[in-house]
Amino acid sequence: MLDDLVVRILAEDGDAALRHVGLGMLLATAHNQSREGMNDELRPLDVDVRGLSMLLALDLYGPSSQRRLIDLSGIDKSTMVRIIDELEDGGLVRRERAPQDRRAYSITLTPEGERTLASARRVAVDVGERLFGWLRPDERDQLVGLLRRLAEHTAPR
Amino acid sequence: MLDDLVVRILAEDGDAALRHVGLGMLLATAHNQSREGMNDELRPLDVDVRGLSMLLALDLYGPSSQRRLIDLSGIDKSTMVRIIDELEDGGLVRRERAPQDRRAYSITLTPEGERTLASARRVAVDVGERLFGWLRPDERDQLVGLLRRLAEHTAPR
DNA sequence: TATTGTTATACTCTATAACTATA
DNA sequence: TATAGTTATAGAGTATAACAATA
Repeated sequence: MLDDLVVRILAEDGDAALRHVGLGMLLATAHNQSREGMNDELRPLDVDVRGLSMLLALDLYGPSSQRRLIDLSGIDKSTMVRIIDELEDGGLVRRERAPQDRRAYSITLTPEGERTLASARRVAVDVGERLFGWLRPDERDQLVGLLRRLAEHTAPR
Repeated sequence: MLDDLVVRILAEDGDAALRHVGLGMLLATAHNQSREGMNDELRPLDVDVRGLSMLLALDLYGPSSQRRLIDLSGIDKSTMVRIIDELEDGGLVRRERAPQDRRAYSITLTPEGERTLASARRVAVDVGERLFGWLRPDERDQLVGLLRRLAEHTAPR
């Protein structure tokens, strides 16, 4: 159930300030709850959504330096160090020195990383069905389209 | 611009795991960027979106105990202490002991709190126009409707 | 000089648990 | 004994800046 305050704020549809604040509150609730729902189910696999997104990036783009993962994802470089540390500690990726540039690593999925990725994908399907599966396909496309444009329009100037 | 990784993930429309992860990434980006955009402009007024939401609650519901603000907003009680501390430090609210229950406060907007609320509402209108004003009214209604249902469906079980 | 990655540090947001004062 | 509020603490998540190794 939505909290009384946001319902009350959304009810004042004639007030532009409240419309904007209400939309922000809905974004916050939808985001926080869906991230928590996903992380809760991923926890037994010892990954979170950020770790999963890096496993996916390595699967989609192949072995990559941290610099490349940063460019692909927009994640801050010190945050990236910690994400890769956690994945390495869990045995899911290896840091190998890149032969052509000894400053850089080549981050590669280990066999266990591949297996964990496969499990995490199944978890993402199941949790995603619960979180988003009630949306009709056309509603989902609408939502993705609106959020995509929102993400572009809210980008820092 | 959206990062390459989320674009790539969203492009794999046939893959259920990637569809769900991609939607989560869009929610995160839209939420984080819009909150930052709003907080950046509210900063000169010495409030953030959470403080503003409490000023709005006090305006909409009248003087209230912290307990009531917690029930209205779903915010944790130790977090509420700090939000009210900040507002009180800024002279925007006063803690008065509730006459009928001396454990509780009656949090009231000060005249300066009313003035700051009026300014913050104007800021919210301006920033909201930039963040959300490009949405057609029917698209905005669609988005609010979808996010509302999303917030209900993603609520912790 | 510039770039890759690391570390130290700090700031935001949130939550838990132990505490006080009243009821 | 239960409730309103406080404090200490900790945990995510993120960002900044100084640094080492390499280009």
